[in-house]
Amino acid sequence: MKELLQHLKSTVAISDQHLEVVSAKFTEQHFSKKEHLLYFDHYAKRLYFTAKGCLRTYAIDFNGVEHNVSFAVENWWSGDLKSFLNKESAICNIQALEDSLVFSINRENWDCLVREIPAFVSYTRILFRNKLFAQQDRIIQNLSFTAKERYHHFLQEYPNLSQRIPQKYIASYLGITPEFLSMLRSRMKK
Amino acid sequence: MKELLQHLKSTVAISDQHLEVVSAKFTEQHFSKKEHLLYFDHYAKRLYFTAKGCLRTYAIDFNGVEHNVSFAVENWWSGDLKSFLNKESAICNIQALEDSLVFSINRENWDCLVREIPAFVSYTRILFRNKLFAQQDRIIQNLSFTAKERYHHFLQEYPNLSQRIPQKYIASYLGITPEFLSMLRSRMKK
DNA sequence: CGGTCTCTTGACGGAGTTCAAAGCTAGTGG
DNA sequence: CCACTAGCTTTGAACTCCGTCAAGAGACCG
Repeated sequence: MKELLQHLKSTVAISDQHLEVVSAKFTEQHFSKKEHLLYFDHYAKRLYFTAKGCLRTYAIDFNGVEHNVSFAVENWWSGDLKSFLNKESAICNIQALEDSLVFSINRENWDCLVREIPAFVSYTRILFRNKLFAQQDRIIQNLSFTAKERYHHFLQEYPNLSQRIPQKYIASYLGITPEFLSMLRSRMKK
Repeated sequence: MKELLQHLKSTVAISDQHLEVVSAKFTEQHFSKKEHLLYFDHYAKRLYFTAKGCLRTYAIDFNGVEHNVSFAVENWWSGDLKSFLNKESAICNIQALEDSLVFSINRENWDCLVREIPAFVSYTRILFRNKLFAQQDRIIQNLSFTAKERYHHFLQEYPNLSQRIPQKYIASYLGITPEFLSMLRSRMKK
């Protein structure tokens, strides 16, 4: 659990006592490559903090095509927030792209931490805000940049990730086909 | 100020006393068509609640091209949140598209309400969450839908707005050129 | 090894852009 | 209230970016 507690400590001021309370509310889980943590249309019962490995969050459109919304590598959160917080059915799927070590929390324990640990509330507020800012940036970038520019930006945003996961997921994240990403990459070498 | 207070009351439970406190912290402002409320690279000193009229938030890319990030019609908020909350320079511009009546708040008064009115904190948390959910949806839609589908979705998301503002701003919001939107529209009539 | 999954390559097609010109509309000043 | 202008929309032709389809080449399992 040290990765999660470390992330908390580096984000907000929190006592060791409270860290233990937080720690007790999370569950350690292991997922193997290709295993799903959440399926579309199910209820998102848990949120996930990735300690080791890599998860992807993706949606499926009306034509059955998958679209990668985000990746979660070490020290990133995943989860369908809307489903988790509003108890609606999920619009996203979450899948492990590598064998992964994850700390997860259910809604009951989440509410308990929110009630009892003020520092946890601050932590989640900062998380949500940063996510809001990041999404704002991404919307602007999708409007402003070409596929090639978005790919370069991705390489900086997720360093080394391109060597860890299949490229087709990166293409999907960028909003292009795997074939076109392949062509971009071969053109870049020259 | 009644539009803002009404919006608060319809979102959270709040006493009339507290409503008065909130009311006292906001400033009524009028902006005429084409007037700017915020410029890129300046500090976003205020957030804006649109009571009448329409605002647009847009970014400018490295080629000098404008990209519409969002519109704010009646009962919608505008503002560069990241700039406002983190006291950074703004990445967006905000401009009135019609003569508009706006209630705005500066950072000092914002912090005051956050400290003293718990219902206001709840209100902002709901606002931010809904914005988070909406942005998530928009990212998925931009990945999943064609320009034509995004335009149809826009017409539902912002009913009647297409009759109020120049189409070139809608095209920019959709991530296409005004010429192509014009072609889409003429093809739709047949 | 054999089969599945992934990446590459190329030909073709369609979606969307660019540029230019002309028609419309709305605001502005006389 | 009209005339003029500036900005907005439409149209069309040529072009670019990117998708689709199909085939083959690696790469990674069991």
